Amino acid sequence: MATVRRLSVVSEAELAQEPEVHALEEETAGLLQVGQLAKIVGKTVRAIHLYEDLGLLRPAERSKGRFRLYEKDAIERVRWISKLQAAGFSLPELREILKEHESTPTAKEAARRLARAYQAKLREVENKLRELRRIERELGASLAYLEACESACDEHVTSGSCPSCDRHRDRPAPPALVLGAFAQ
Amino acid sequence: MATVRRLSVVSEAELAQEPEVHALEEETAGLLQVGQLAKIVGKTVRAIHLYEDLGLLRPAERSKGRFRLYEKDAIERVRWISKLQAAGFSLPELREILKEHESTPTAKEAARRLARAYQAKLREVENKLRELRRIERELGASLAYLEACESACDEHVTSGSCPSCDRHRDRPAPPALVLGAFAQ
DNA sequence: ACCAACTCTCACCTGTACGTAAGAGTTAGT
DNA sequence: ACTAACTCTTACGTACAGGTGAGAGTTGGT
Repeated sequence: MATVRRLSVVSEAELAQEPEVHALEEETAGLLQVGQLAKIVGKTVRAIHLYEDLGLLRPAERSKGRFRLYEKDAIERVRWISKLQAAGFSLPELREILKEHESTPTAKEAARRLARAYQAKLREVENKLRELRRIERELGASLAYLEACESACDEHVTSGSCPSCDRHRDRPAPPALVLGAFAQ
Repeated sequence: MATVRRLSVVSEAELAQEPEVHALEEETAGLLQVGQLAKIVGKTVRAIHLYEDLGLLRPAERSKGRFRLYEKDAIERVRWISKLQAAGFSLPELREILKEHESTPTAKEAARRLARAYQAKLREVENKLRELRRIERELGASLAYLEACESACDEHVTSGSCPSCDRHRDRPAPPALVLGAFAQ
């Protein structure tokens, strides 16, 4: 009978299914192997390694055989990376934030600098939000127009005539996202 | 006196400054050179060339010397590319849309297919909007917390104690985006 | 001792969207 | 004809965020 040695860490979206044969030694010591950390935060081992190469994350220690062992705060750190990545920071940019941070002696000054970086990015995020909302509207308008084609158009009509279509009620001009596709 | 031969096309954001020495021959013919097109849509010539390589854009014709000459609808096409890029489409994905489109004989069917692609992307855009709004909130909360440090913190405090800070009124837990930076 | 699962360190590969430069040719005004 | 500005093709380079694989070593249960 092969008792499988399996690092069972509950991933973010996983139904309880494994019989949980053995608790892990590193888990009991409160430390995580790279694969466990990766599973918890939903990243690959490769990604975790990359973050380390870029100076974003360090294992608390290594096992005798040089296995990386992480404290729980590494989970926070990786989630921090993921969120700010989604906010538009590149990994090198995040490294800059951490470096600036580590080289700042007082907490107050560190807070000021972090605030400055976040402030600038908040403005970018707000701009991106405006852009995406505009695109959301345009996609919606295009979908409405395209669904109207279903009843307004005939099977024998070719797409060449779409840019100058007059079959829709009130003859609206096709939205830009429709025109752009049919143009040329 | 050197009368400069300058393709003066008004770029998106440009104050009226050039004396507009000469109107262009191609402009009068209603056709645009690649540099003019690029300036109008705020892209580089290289980008326009790339779009052509990827099958997203074709010049209406070429001059005797093989200069690309574009109709005005190329402007629409490039703007279509830019918007859908911002929506999250890659250039190869846009090529797929156009290919599918060109290979579809009837306008009605083409409309259906375009609608399907837009529908899927609209859902992605909505997800991204949700994510960005969440990040916007988290950045805002972090900024509020960090600004409170300004009055709550002392100069001699080092950043190592930030994760367990108790100097803020009501002793709130630091937001995740603050913790992640100070962790480790 | 043995084995499965896990991890290690290179190191090269992928896709996306261009940037940049070189060397040659074109266009139109003078 | 000369020239400045523009364009052509080709091709290599860049930044980002990992993916993939090789070959070797580690860990812990049986």
